[in-house]
Amino acid sequence: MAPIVDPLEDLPGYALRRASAAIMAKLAARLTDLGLRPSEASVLLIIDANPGVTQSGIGRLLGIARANMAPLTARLAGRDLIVREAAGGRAHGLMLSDPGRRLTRKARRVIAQLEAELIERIPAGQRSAFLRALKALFAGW
Amino acid sequence: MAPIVDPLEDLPGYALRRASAAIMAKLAARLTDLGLRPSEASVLLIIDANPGVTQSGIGRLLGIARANMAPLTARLAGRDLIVREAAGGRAHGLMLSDPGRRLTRKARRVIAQLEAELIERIPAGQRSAFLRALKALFAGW
DNA sequence: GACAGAATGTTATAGTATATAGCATAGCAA
DNA sequence: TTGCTATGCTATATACTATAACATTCTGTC
Repeated sequence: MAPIVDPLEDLPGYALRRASAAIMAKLAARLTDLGLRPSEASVLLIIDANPGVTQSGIGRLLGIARANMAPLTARLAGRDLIVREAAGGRAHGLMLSDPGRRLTRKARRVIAQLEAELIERIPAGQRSAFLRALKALFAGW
Repeated sequence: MAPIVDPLEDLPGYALRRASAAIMAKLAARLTDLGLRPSEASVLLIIDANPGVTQSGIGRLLGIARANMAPLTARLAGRDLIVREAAGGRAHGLMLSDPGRRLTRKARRVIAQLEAELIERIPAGQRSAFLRALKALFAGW
């Protein structure tokens, strides 16, 4: 029978989508062992690097809407991974608890391992250009 | 106040996710004018290039599970964009109807326009390497 | 000080994509 | 004939995202 023709094969936008889906599926699978979703892990990393940051601030950085940050941080707080302290206005300053710090360390290792496997697939001479190109694609849109 | 530090900034996997999300949001917004979702548009393009292809064949090509192809093709058939013909076994050979062909042409133009805007953001000398790198990231996982 | 506007957090709801499990049907091979 | 495989379909669950609406608190201006 005739092989199937793929008209999307050479579209960078489509390749971008497939590549992202593949990486995210792998990340989600590995984070499941820690009881974390990808979005939760990224929030933990942001809080670790910015103690006292507010939900809205995290949302702006990660491109997550305020409305979606609420249940996310509620889950993390419910598991005692983060603590909230009043920070002026209605804002809560978010900080990691001790168990939160330990889990964040593990999550960071999982992420670093996956990123390393990803980078291995890009020729060494093209890695910085590749990252620059990706950043250019979501900056300003 | 101290600027927020972004520990994810230089991770290609994270940049990949953000870039993909940005492009997909833009694509979804433009396809809404045609009453199509991204996945529906890609299915129409596959059928157009492979008349008589089965649902399962499309799913394998696009990475969509059989179970999710069923409601997708049902919607397209319900709008009389595709017709199904018996093709041995339980398989349906899918073909575009005349209105389906017209809509597919429009969808192709929308996609081509977006891809062109995307490519503009990549330096000309890096475009083929960029596409190759993306393909390497989802091949074999 | 009073008031309008902006920012924050929250709830509720919906839409899109994806995954798994299970089932029925049809073809194929031993 | 029997068993295996492929296909199509349904149901269900999970992530992520999007919008709308609301209350609360701060800020800037008069």
